[in-house]
Amino acid sequence: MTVQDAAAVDVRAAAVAWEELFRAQVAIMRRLQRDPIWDRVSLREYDVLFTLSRAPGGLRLRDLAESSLLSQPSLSRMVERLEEDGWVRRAPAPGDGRGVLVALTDDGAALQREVGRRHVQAIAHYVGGALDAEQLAALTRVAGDLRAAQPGIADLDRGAEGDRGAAAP
Amino acid sequence: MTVQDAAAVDVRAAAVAWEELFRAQVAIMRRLQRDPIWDRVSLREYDVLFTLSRAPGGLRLRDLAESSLLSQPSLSRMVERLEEDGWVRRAPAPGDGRGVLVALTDDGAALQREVGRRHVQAIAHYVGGALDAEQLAALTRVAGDLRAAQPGIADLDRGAEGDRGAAAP
DNA sequence: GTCCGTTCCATGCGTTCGCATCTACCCCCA
DNA sequence: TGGGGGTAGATGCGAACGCATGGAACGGAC
Repeated sequence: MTVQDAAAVDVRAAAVAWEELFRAQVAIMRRLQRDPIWDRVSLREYDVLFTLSRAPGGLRLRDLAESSLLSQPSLSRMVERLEEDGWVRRAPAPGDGRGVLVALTDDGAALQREVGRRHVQAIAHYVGGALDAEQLAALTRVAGDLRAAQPGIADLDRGAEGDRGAAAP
Repeated sequence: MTVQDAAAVDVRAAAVAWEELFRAQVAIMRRLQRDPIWDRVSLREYDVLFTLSRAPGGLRLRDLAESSLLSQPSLSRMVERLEEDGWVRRAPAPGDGRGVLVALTDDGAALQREVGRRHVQAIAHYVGGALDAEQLAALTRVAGDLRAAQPGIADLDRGAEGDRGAAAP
């Protein structure tokens, strides 16, 4: 086997792995979407509420955007809608006149818990029902490794071709 | 450990695994989106072209919808746009006056190959660069199992609470 | 042949998205 | 202290989405 062949195998293996990961995610997501629990907030909105539920003091809009699936403008408008619906509260960020601090209201926290509980049940149904404990652990591990190996979003703009794993100076 | 505790652990393990899978997929997808190759077709459009590239005789719109990320109306309009751009051809389905058969044009097939080649390189970079061969194989296997265990989309509407794994009568 | 329920795709409509851009504010250095 | 580059979030705008629905074609019952 030549060096080129070996590289081609690696490329192919990565592409196949990604396609499986992608399709599995789509398949599960479609089923989760069918759940009738998304009448008050959409799944994407829930994802924001969930992230906020882990940050008791609230989060800067900018930090929220980083862990969100949305672009910054879309998130800005989604937070606006969530505030109108009473799930979220916006306040000026302490110490930074530009910033906005977003936090759950009591209603928002209650909604997140209620929806979250049912959502987890659905996940257990579709994911837990398909994989045993060992497979779940393997999936958790490898997906975690995959995500951990990605460069920070800030590093993306200045060259994705740089060395991965190179320690910061 | 009680039976309830064991069940709770399972639910939690499934939820954690799903979250890792989901976040890894989002992280990778965001990076793939940054690739400058999406100026002629979007990633979602490419996904449709890719599916068509594996079906030499073309596909019914309904079959395309099943493997797509989009709703049927959205796919219908996307195919309309792809046809306007010359990547795809629509024809009446033989033997079914309601159906539409979608197939790649020569230009569409060429575009799919060209974009696909570059896309695979990006995947190799972000996925292959993060996981070794063994991890890639593990990911492929478990993601494949996860997807294979999902009920067909047609089965979804008549009760997701039914027994999993029950053989069809 | 006719009827009736189902399937397939297209279309009207309101919502949400991303891109580009704008304003306000922060920070640093001369 | 005042200017200039950089960052945080909001907004105008066109594109694309999903839901609900419409019209045509299929297929089995009678």
